[in-house]
Order: sequence, then structure tokens, then C-alpha cells
Amino acid sequence: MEQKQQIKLAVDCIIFGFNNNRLELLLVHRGFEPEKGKWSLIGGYVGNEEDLDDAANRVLYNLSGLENIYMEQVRTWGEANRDPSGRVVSTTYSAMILKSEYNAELVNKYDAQWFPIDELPELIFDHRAMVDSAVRRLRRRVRNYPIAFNLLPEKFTLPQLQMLYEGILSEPLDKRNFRRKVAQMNYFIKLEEKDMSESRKGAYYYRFDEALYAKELNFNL
Amino acid sequence: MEQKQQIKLAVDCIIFGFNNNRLELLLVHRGFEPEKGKWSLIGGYVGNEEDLDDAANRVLYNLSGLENIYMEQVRTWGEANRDPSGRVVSTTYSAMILKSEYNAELVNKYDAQWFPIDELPELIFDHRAMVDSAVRRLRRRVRNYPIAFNLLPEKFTLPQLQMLYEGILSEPLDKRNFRRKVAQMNYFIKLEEKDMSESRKGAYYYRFDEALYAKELNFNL
DNA sequence: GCAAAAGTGTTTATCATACACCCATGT
DNA sequence: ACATGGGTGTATGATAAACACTTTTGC
Repeated sequence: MEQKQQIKLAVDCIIFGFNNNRLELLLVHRGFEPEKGKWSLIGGYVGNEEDLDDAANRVLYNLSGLENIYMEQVRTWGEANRDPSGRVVSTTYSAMILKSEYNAELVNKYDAQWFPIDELPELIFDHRAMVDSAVRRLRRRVRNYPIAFNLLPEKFTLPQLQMLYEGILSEPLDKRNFRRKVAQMNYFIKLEEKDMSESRKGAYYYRFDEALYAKELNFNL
Repeated sequence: MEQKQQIKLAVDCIIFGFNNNRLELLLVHRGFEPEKGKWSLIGGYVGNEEDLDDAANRVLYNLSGLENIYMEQVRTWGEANRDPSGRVVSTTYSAMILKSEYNAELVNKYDAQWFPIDELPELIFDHRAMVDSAVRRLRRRVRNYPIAFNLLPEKFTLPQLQMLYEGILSEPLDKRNFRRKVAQMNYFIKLEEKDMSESRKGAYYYRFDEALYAKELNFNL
């Protein structure tokens, strides 16, 4: 305990996306030993004068080209031997991005790939536990905070929103009950426009009004 | 980003106690600059081969003499300039201890003192934010997980338990509703013995049965 | 007998759940 | 006209909240 501390500090990002009506994770293929060939979260070391939060944002930016992404710190993993190549403590952040907006070239460069949340490949180290903890946290938070919208475009339909929630919670929801709840929260603004791409009848677009929400702060889906 | 990383990693403990029917925090008086004279959480650096959780337990043990204390990681504070004396990232842990069981000598040696949660002195750095975040977490968790018992002796009365919850949540609770909820959870075992120290009538002691709880896992107070 | 804290039920409102049919449209 | 997904209301059970008096006992 008395000699100089030699612990490296890293961040790892659990990157959620909602693609093809499923909750997915963006993982990178590990091209070097140890555990070469497995998949891992995207991570990186924290800079000496860099805020921890900023480090997470930078790591995500380098991979996706996306800035100002919604991120939450999840927890810090500090078992002494979690990384066999040395002492590394890692703080996990969960992020939500839109597949449509990120830079596919960059992602290809890093050998990254989306995986549905229930079909994950083998992950290095303790990354699987990290993912599980982030998913549990997401499921808990998504019912009481309007964070899931970060996985949808600005305009979205109620069938889309419901499928998102079903994907995140991994359970079917009753359509009428779901829609009643949405109707009660008056910061869901129904637009005139319809999405005609999914059905003949078309589904009305909605948007989430941040300012109206800020006045009420009650949310429950 | 390329030069050697030089970040120190620390843990800080938010130590809760329930004394005189109030929720209190154990703080230490800072005897050195900067911010000499203010109060702070008890903390310490993480050992090179020490699990993060173990570091938190060691720090608490050194102060209190208590081992196997219930602790939870809260979150990690990593702003680059949170500590003016150098780059230190700190993970906070919240602990719950019984005033009656800890080593008062040790605590005196460290110039530590209990403060009611709503009468805290000025704290160093970002410790106030750390405390607030730990209190919020405690208030959230205490309703759904039977963790508050770590603040009571093994045998406790329902008036005690209710005052504990009122102290934690900082709001009055209806006695009859509270007791009905307790009655519904059948891992609260009513003992024959009464506590005669607080009233003439005496209040029955109860104990919390871990094993019975493990079978049900539903808790809500 | 009275002071002081422990203990006990009922009513009401609110919320969650279960459930099935009509609508609008493009082909 | 029909196939496809979008949209709508009601009844029932469960849970939470409000509320006041009786019991025990030491003095």
C-alpha cells in the first residue's frame, strides 16, 4: 500500500441501439492477444487531464463520429485481476445511439458490429457482467425516466415506441394500456404527419417535448 | 493522451448510522491543507493489488474497527480538477454501521464525528455532492431492498423501524399503514420478548429472517 | 387514575390489468 | 373486397392512502 500506486483507469462504453425492432449492442472485434478473436466493449484509457465523463464521450466519438450523445455512468469495475494484462480499473458508461446517424466507415474500421441483446457473442474479461449490469439498469430506468427516446428518431410512432419498450424490457406490453399511459403524459405531442411506411392506414408521428416534461417530471411507462 | 497515465485512484466512504432516532453521517475532521479544518468523508488510495471493494472495506475498518460491514458502491467521481492537490478519481461507497459496535477510540483518534444528515458541516471538494448522491440512492433503495436493517440491532421494535424509515426518507409515515406492510412480509419474525425501555407498555421485538426473505425477495416499505 | 407509547380496521380513491372489435388505406 | 397494421373503452381486482380510538402498565 505504501509504494507508488500503479493502477490504470479506463472507461468502457455499453452502446445501445434499436435496430430492426430489437435492442442491440455495438461491440468491437478484438484483434490482439489476450483473448484475440473475442468481442469486447469499446473502451480506452482516461487522459491525465480529462474528465471521466469526457473520456467516455471521446471513446464513443472515436468509434462512431457522434457527439453529444446521451450517456450515463453505470458503475466501476475494480477487481484486482479483472484484466489479466495488468491492473486496470474501468468505469462503464451506457450510451444510446441511432444507427442511422453514426459513421459507418469508422465503425467498419474498428471492426465493430451490432448484436441483439439476447444473442451476444463471447466477451472478454468481465465485459459480460458489465453488459448485464447496464441492461438491468436500463430496464429499471426506462420506466421512470424518458431516456429511451435517445434510441428513436425525433419523430416516432406509438407502435415504434411500444416495440422499443418491449425490446428493452423483453416482455410484451398491452397496446391499449400502453397507449393510455402515453396519452396521460401530455408532453407527448401528436403531430399531423403520419408514417405511411409501415402500414396502409399510417401511424401518427409523435414527438417528446423536453420543455413540457421538465415542468412535470413524472414519467411512467 | 499518449504520455503515461498518472491518475490516482481512491475510495471515499459515506458512512451512515442511526443514532438518537436520526440518520447520521460519520465524518472526519481534516487536519491538513488544503481545506484544513473542513470535514470530509473518510477515504484512501486503492492498493496496487487490492480489489476496489476491498479498499473501501479496509478504509472503513481502519476508522471503525468494523469488518464485514454492508457496503454498496455508489458512483465514481472523475472530474479532472475535483481535487486541487492532484488528479484523483474517487469511487464512493456507502456503508451502514451501528454506533454501538464500532471502536470509539479509533474514531476519536481520527477526529471523527457524527452529524445528522440535515445538519452537515462544510465538506471538502465534491464530498457534499457525493453525500447527496448517496442519500438519494439510499432513499430509493431502502423502499425495495431490506438494507436498512444494517442500521438497527438484530432485535428491533416496530416503532424503531418506523422511525428509522422516517429518518431515512425524511417524511412521516402512517403507523397503521406501515405496520400492515410489515405484517404482510412474513420474514419479519415477532419475538416473545419486549423492549420495556421506551414505554410502560413495552414494544415487541422483531427480527429480520434473511433465509425466509431469500425465498420471496419481495420487499416494499 | 392518568400519562405515554403500543397496538389495531375500515373506507375510499387510485392505479394496473385483462380483454376484442372497428378503422383507414392500398392493392 | 380483403388484408394489414392502427386505433379505441370498459369492467374488475389490487394496492395505497386517509383516518381515531383502545390497550397496557408504571407511577
